[in-house]
Amino acid sequence: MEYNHKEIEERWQKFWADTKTFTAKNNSDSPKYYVLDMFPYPSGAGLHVGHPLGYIASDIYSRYKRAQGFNVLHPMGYDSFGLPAEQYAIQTGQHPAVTTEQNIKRYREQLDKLGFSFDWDRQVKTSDPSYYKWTQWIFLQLFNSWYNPETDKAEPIDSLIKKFESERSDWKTLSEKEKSDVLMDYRIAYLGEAFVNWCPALGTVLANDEVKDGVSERGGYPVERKLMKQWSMRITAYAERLLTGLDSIDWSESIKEAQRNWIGKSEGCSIRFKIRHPELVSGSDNEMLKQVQHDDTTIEVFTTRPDTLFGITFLTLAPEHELVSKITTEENKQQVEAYLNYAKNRSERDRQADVKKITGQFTGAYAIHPFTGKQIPIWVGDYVLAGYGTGAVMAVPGGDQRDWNFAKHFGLPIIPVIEGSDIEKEANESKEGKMINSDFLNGLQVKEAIKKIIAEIEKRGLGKGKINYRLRDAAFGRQRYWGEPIPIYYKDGIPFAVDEKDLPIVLPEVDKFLPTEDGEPPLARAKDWTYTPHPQPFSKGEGSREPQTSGAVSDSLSFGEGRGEAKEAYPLETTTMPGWAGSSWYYLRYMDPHNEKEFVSKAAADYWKDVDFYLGGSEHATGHLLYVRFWTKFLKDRGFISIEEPAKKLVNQGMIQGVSEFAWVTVSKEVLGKLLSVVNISSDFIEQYEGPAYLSADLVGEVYKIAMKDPEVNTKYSFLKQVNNSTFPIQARKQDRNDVNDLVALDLNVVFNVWPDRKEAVFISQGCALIKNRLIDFENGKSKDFFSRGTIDKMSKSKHNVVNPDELVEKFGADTLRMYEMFLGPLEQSKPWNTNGITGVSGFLKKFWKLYLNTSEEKASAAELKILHNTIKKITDDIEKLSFNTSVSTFMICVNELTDLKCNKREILEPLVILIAPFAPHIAEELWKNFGNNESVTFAKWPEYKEEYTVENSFSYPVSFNGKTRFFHELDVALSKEDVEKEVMALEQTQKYLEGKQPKKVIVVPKKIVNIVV
RNA sequence: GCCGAGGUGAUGAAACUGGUAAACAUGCUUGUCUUAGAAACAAGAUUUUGAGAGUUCGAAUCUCUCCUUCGGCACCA
Repeated sequence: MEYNHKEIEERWQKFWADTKTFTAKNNSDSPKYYVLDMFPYPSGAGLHVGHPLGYIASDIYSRYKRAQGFNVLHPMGYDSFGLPAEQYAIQTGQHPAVTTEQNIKRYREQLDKLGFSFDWDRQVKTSDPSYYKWTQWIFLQLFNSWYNPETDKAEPIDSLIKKFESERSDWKTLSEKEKSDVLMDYRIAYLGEAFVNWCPALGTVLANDEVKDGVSERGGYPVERKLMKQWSMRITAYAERLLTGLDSIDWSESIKEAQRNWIGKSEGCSIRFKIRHPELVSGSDNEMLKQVQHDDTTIEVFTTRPDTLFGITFLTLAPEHELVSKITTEENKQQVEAYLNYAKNRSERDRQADVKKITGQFTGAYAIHPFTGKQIPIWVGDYVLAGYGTGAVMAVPGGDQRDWNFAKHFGLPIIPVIEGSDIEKEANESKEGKMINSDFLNGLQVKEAIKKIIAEIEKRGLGKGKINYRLRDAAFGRQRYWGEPIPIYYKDGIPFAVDEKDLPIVLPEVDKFLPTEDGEPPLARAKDWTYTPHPQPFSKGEGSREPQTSGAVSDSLSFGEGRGEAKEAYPLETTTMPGWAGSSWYYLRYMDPHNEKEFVSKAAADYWKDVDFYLGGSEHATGHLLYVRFWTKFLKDRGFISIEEPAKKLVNQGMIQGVSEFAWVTVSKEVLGKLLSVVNISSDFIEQYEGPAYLSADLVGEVYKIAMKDPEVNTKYSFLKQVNNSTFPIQARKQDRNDVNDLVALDLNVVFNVWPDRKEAVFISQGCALIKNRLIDFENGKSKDFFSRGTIDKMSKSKHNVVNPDELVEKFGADTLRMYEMFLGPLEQSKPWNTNGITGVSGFLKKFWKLYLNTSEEKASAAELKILHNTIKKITDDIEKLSFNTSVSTFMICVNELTDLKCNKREILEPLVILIAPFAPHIAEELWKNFGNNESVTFAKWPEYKEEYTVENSFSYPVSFNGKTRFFHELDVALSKEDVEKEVMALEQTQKYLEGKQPKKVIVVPKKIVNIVV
C-alpha cells in the first residue's frame, strides 16, 4: 500500500475537527501548559511558507507536552484591525470588515491544511465587537487609573481625588474643567498635548515603534513632528518595572537588549541655571551671582556627566523649548525666529539624514554658571531634542563630541576638564581620568567627581541626582477608521468615560474611509456619532467625589447627570485605537474567550496564569512585546490578574526569506555608454535611451571586472545600482534556481505581464538590447538571454517572490512540509527558502511508511531496542531544546537503521509512532490506528527512555598521535585507564606510528579517545 | 558610534561539559530498473571550521586582536 498523504491528511484533519481533539479544559487535575503563537494579521496575500515556521514549532511543542500529560492551551486568532485592510478599503470602497473576513477565511483554510492542534473554539478576532468590548473596557480602567509613585503601582483615580481633597486646599474651588485638566496629568490613558509622529500620507499619528528612520514602518511614508492633542498611554510610569522585569523572564538576549535600549535608562543629575538679568550688561562675577537672584527664570538641564560642570562654555536649547522666545534678546530676535522656522519645517527624516549638518543660533541671552558666576551664552540648536530630558543641555565641548562639533562650528571656547584631553582634535568622552580646570574637583577621578559634584549640587539646592528614561509615552489615538473606537465622549469640552454598561461602542458606518474635508478622522463622518449618558441614580449630585462602590469602575468624574436630568447626546471621540491595543491582552482572552461578563474570569486567569512558551517574530521587540508587558503589569496592579509578566519564555523564530530575481540598473547615460564600450557592445542605441536601463547579470560581471581596472569607470561604477525596483517576479524564471548566486535567464514577456510599466524600460544583454519592447540585435553572436542574479530578500507579495505552502502540501503533504520546515536549520535562525531539499524529507516519510507495511508481534532484538531507545532519548532532548532540525535527522537515522535491519516489530514501531506524532501527526494517527488503537495518538503516553538498552560494553577508541587520529581500536569500556594504555601500546599499529620513538605521554579519556604524545 | 546574534563542504546544516570535524539531507557523478522521464534502489567523490595569535596532550568549541555578515538602537546630553 502506497503512502497516500492526501487521503490520510484529509481523514485526520476531519477527525480532529469532529471530535474536538485539542480542546483545552479550564479545570483539570493535570498541570497546565500554555503555548502561544503571535497571532497573525490576516493580509490579503495569504500565508507563505515563512508564516507556518513558528506555528509548526509551537505545534510540535504543544503535542509533545500533551503526550507528557499536560493540559495544553494552544489557541489561535487574528489581529484583524489594521492599516492594510483600511488602505484597501480606501482604494476599492470595500468595507474592511468584509475583506478582513475573507482573508481570515483564507488563512483558516491554509492553517487547517497544515494539521495544527489549535483549540479553535477559543479563536479571537480583535476586530470583533465581542472582543473589542473588552479592549475598550481595559481602556476605561487605564483612563480611570493613575500611577501612585508611593505605592509604585497603578490605583483607581478616586484615590488621587481623595488625596487632592485632603491635601490641596484649592481643590474644592476648582471648576469641573480645571479638575479634569489636573487629573488628566495623572491618568494612565490620557489626553495630552505632545509632539507626535504625524504621517500626512497615512493621515494619522504613529507611535515611536511604528516609525523607522523617519518614515512609517508600514508604507515607508515620511513622518513629521507635530504638536497635537492626542490620546496617550503613560507607559513611562512603568519604565523602571519594565526594565527590571526583564531579569525575571527567559526571553532572548537580543529582545531584552532591544527593550533595554528602548527604555534607555540613564543616571545623572538635573541642574538649574539662572538667567542673567537682561538689564545688567556687565559686572564682576560676584555681582552677577547676586544680581541673578532676583530673576526667577531658570533653565533646567539634565546631564549624565555633572563632573564636567566646570567645562561648560554655553547652553543649548532645543528649538521647541518654551523659554527660547522668552529669553531671546531684541537684537537677536529676527535671526532666532528665522532659525526656529527653519528647524520647524525640517522633517524628521531630513534632520536625521544629515545629522552632521550643524545648525544653531545665539539667543543673545546668558545664563550664569552656578559655581563660578561666569556668563554662559545660551544658544538654540536642533541637535538638542525637545523630547528628551528637559530639552536643554549644558554644553561641555571638552567632554562631549556633539557639543564639541557645535563649538567648533560656531567658534565657541572649549575647556578640557580631564587630564590628557586633546581638545584640538576631539572631545574626550572617556569616563576615566583625572579632573582638571575644575576647582574643587581637580585631581579626582571621574567617578569620584560625579559623586562629589552631585552632593554639592544638592547641598546648594541647584538640582539633584536624577534618573532619566528615553522611553516616551505611547501615542494611542489614530486618525483612522479600522480600529477600536475610544470610549470617550465630550461634554463642554471635557472628556468623560462612556459607561461600562454601554460597551462596546461599535464602529459606525461611514460613507468613505477618509478624513473629512476639515481634516477630522473618518469617524467624524458617521451620523449620530454621539453618546447619551445614563442618568446616575446613585449620584449624589454636583461635586460628589465618593468612589463608586459597585466594583465596576465607572467614571468618577461624570457627575452632573443627576437623577431625572434630561437625556442629551454628546459627541464621541473620533480617533480609534492603534493596532497594538487588541494584541496587548489577547493572551488573556484565550483563557476565557466566551465570557460576556468579564474580560477574563478570575478562575480562568488563576488557572492558566501566564504563557509558558511564546513564539513569534523579533520584529515586535519594542512594540507589541513592550506594550503587552505594560498592560499586564497594569492589570495586575488593579487586581484583575495575578501575574507581573505575560510570558515566561519567549523564542523568536527566524524569518524565512525569499530569493528575488534581480538585475542592475544604471541611471546615467554617460555611465551606460562607458560601460558598454568597455565590453565592446555597440552603444549606438544609447541616443534613444532614457533611464532606467537594466543590465543582464552576466554582462555586469564582465563589466565589473574590466571596470575595476579603469579608474574613471571605477569611480562611476557606483552609478550602477541595486534599487528597489530592480527585482523581477520569480515566475519569469526560465529554469529553476539551485543556488542564490546562480544566473537565471528570465522570460521578459512574463515580466511585462506582471509589471506592464517595465515595457518602457531598456534591457541590455550580451547579444541584444530591448528598448521599449523594440529589439536591437548586436549581431555579435553572443547570448540574447537576459539573466538575473538571485538576492536574498524579504518574502512578500509585493516582491513577487512568494512560495505558497498550499502547492507544497498538495504535492508532498502537510507532514512532509512540517518536517521540512523544521529540517531547514535552527528555529531562531533566518534562512532563505529553497524548496529543493524537500524531496529528502518526502522520501524519508515514504521509507518510514514502508516499515509499517507488514508488522509483526515478534520480540525485538537488542540492536533494535538500542536504536529505539537512542532515538527516544535524542528526540526528547531535542524537543526540550527546541532543536527540531536535529530531531528530524534523528528520525532519518533511526529509519535508515531499522530499514537496514528489516525491522517490522510492533514493540519498536509503535513507540516510534508516538515519537513522530508531534512532527508528522497525520501519518502517525494513521499508523497508530492500524495498530488497532481507537484513541487519537495525541494522548498516547510519551515513551520512556531506558538506559539499559543503550549501554555499550565496548568502545572503538580513536588512537591519535599528537592529536591526529590514525586508527581505531575496540576495547571493553570497563577497562581502567592503565589497562587501555597497556592494550593500545601493545598494538602493532601503535609501534608502527611511533616509528621507534618513545612516547612522552599517553592520554586516555575513557569512552572518548587515546592520544599518544611523541 | 553603541548593543545583540552569527561566520564550518557546491548548498541547508551537525558536532552535549574542549576528545574521530562535516552526522542527516540537497546537489553532483556512475550504475540497476524503465520505451522514456519521474520515482525507487545501489555505489561514489569533494572540504579542514573568516584571519592571526595564545592556553592545552588535544580547540569549530576557551582567551585576545582583527576582518566580515545580519539584526536592533542611535544627535538621548
